[in-house]
Amino acid sequence: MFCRPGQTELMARRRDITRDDILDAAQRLMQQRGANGFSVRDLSGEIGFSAASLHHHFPSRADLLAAVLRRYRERFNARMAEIEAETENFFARLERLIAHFASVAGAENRVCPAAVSAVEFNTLPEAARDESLALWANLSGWIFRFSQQAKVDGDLPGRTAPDLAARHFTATLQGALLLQRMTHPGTLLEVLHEAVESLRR
Amino acid sequence: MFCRPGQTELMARRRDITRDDILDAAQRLMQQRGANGFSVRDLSGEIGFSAASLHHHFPSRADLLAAVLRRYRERFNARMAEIEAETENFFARLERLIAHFASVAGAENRVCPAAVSAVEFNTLPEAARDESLALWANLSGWIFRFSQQAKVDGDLPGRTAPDLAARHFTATLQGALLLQRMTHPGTLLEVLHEAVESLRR
DNA sequence: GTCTATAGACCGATAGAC
DNA sequence: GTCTATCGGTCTATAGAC
Repeated sequence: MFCRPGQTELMARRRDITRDDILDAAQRLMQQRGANGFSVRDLSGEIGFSAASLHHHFPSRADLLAAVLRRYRERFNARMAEIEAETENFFARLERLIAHFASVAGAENRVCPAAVSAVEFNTLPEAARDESLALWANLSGWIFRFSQQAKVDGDLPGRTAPDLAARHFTATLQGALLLQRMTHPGTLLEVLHEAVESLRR
Repeated sequence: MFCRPGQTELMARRRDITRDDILDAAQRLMQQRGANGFSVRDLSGEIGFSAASLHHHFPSRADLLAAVLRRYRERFNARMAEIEAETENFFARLERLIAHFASVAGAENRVCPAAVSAVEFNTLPEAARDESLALWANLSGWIFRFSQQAKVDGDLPGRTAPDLAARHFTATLQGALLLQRMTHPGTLLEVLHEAVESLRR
């Protein structure tokens, strides 16, 4: 046996399937098909796994869905904190935020897990609902935080309330990801840049 | 037997369940739980029906989903045509469009079937996918039509392209319905009125 | 046109071998 | 830690009585 225990660190062998590998596939399926649009068997098949093995990593489907949302939210928060540290200008921050969501959509017009969890909210297990609410709070929270700073810096016009501007931009962001899937690939960036322009005036 | 055939027109009896009754319940379930979030049995139970009876009205689940989207789209188109006939002013039209979607959301923060069908697009049967694409085309099409007229009338600022303004508003509209579900009830109107204000400047 | 009963497939989850 | 096999439940859809 070439791959028996004890030699694993030394052998050139097939990389183990990690928790993150599973979450990668699960998140992609959630973004492409919705949380109720794939089964544990579908996910296992994508990874090249048995359904039983998947249950070893995530005891129940509910745990898996909550974990996908939690990791997505934590990565989003980490990226927003980076952006806040990288640049001080409101519009430069928005450009990076837009680039982040362009990569969320990818080449396959994936939608945001936030939109998925909102549409299917009433069918989600409780832990996933809690994560979904936290995700939306963090999403609009960061945009509000940037808008508030912009107000202080004079980058947001006098009549524009930061809170309202943030919720407007959050809604446009999620809607633009849906719209792009249903129209053509350039829509996401075109609409979001228009949204930014409308914040300048 | 009081309700046997032949007396139905004369008897004061329990109203028959119509195709529209079924579509009403199916649309509400779709808006509240997503297209993959309810079964034929769930729907039958809501109506007080057996699943077999439902299959008599809609041969397959795929037919049902397509019919829900078709009726929703036709009603939307009819309402937009009314609005176009009722008023000539761009902002008056937008106010009525907003009122229409406030009633789509209702008191339970239902989302638009357009958003549902976008999120779950890759799992929909083909006829429902066709209807979904048509719905999004009609949705942004009417807003574009209103914007174009506004441009002619001088109600849209010189630098604002009607096509881009329409897609921006369409995205905000769908996103605001999601955001309202995840935050608080006033959000939909606040965000959409802010979106209208941003079109004035 | 509505019902009960059920076919046949798929679901999430578990047992137990290796 | 991964597998095969399988449990009990639910799914869409159909058969056939009334």
